[in-house]
Amino acid sequence: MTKHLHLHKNTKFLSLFHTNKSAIFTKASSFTTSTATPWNTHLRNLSKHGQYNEALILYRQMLQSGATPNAFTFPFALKSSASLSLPITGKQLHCHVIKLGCESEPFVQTALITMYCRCKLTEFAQKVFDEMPQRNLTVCYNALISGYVQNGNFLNGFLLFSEMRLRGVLFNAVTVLGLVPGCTVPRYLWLGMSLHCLKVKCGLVNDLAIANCLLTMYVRCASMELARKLFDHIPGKGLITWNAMISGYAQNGLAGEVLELYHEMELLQVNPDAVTFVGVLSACANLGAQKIGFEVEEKIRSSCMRWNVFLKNALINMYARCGNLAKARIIFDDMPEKSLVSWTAIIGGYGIHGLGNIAVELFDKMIETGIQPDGTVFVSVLNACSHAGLTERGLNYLDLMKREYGLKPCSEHYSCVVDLLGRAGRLEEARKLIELMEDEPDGAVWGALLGACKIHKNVELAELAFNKVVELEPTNVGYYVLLSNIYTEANNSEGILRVRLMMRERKLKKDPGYSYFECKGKTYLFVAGDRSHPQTKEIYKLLNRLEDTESEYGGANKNGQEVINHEPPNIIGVHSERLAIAFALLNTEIGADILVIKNLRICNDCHSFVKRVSKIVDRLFVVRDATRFHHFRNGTCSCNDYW
DNA sequence: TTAGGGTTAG
Repeated sequence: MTKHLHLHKNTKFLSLFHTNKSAIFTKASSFTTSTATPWNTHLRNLSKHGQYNEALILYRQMLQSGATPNAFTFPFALKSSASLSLPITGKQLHCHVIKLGCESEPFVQTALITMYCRCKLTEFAQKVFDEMPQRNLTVCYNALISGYVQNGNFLNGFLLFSEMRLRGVLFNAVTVLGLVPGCTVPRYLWLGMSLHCLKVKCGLVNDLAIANCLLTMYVRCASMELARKLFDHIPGKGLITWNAMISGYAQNGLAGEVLELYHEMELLQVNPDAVTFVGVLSACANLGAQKIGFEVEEKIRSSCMRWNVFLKNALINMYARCGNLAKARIIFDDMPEKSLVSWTAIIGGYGIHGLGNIAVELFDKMIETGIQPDGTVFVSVLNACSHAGLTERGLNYLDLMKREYGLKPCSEHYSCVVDLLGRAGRLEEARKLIELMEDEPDGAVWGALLGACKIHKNVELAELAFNKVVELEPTNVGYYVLLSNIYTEANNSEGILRVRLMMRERKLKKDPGYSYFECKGKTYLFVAGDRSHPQTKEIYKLLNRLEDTESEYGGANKNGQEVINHEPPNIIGVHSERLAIAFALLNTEIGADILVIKNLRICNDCHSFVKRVSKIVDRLFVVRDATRFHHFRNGTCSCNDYW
């Protein structure tokens, strides 16, 4: 790319843009004058208002009219080509700069450095920088430092910062702002923290932009406690500060904290914007809190806020994850321009709720419309295939992903495919697939195989998968429980004891599983064997009927007799999902639109229970696993009014 | 008249 960009000092002015086929010359202007000043004023106004195409058109007209650009002209023109990322135009502007002898003007030099960096040509930017007679300007260092960082070369940026300090060149808030985004990966967090200290030492404490930037750094490094500590100490928080914290919580799965902070924002009468709502909707999606999500939607509508694609995608995701696929679909279908994320959200929504056929149909339609898939949408579609038992289809997608789109499957893809093969009973193929993985398989991959071994009662392979998975995730209790259950089914008491001993040695204790059902704006939470709900008697009575009779909801047992025993035989072991389902059945109107939503983590027994119930009741309801939402754990078991 | 920076979705 850089080869044809060599400078030609003899470049004629009017050759500018001749090789550039962009549509920047479509507009004509009647503006003509032979002195540079009025052109510069006009250029400044266009550049200030972000009308970069127009600014470049004007620059060309300036040349055509015979006016000679000067040192004041170039920063505007260069900024325009930088903002539009037009390297050829930028390079030609550089030729003009040299031809007119403006290359030693610091303003022009800095604009050139910025232009090259924005066009991803840092080597050219460095060249401009190196050729500067005096490298003592803070702004030039700032431009190149942030250029390196923006182009992913954080170390060069930091080296330049060290050089700057060694040479005694003063740095300022913008220098720090240029560097901090490079520390958003955990391995550089310590450098970011040293910048945080530097900021305090150098009296940049009140610079809100730096604080926001540092906050984002902690968030991206998943250091949420440090992020919150900083957030609490920022005196005049701006909307960006609130948004950074809210989206930070959302990205790190702390949905409860998102809603708390949003609530606090409302109390303090800080006006949210689209970015805030995207974070809040994402939290609602994680919690399955459809009611709050709906309220947010209403608020957006009543605030006359302009809907952007981010907001729509967040809304689709929220409704889809909460099980309201009809609403998610209406919003999706209504979008004039759907992004890859819109497709991923709706495909993922159908996939996790067991409607794999619709998910793959949509995926194929997406490909037809010419949208280039990425790794994430493949995770959604593979996941959909595994939950709908579309084994061959899923395997084809894995192949398509590699062959047609050149995407390298990662561990997430492999765990979907292992799950896919596993559910189909093709355990040996699943094991071979893991062996063929280019990268080291992670816990999720071996965990998927272990799960499959549970379904197909393969103790030997389960032991292999378990040994691998506990090596990678020694504190994940779920895997120990899974193996213990496999041993239980195989009547292997020695195995059970071994697992229990291992858990005791490692001081691991299983957290109770929770399920919840949202009804009339309230969330009702259940743990296994829960008896604290006021309707416990009715719930168990109904459960007993459902377990005993596979024929009809609320009917009699196989012999046509009313079931007298209202207590299921294994009360302690009644899974939370079943309790939530029975509660849902008792508390929703017959005839309402009700559908069974199968949760990802629902156990195999409950899965068949749900299937059985769905055949009987022909209604729609949503029962979700709340185990991961620690927000719920603080409360007692049932009748939690969430908000 | 002119140069360098912060938050968003699957």
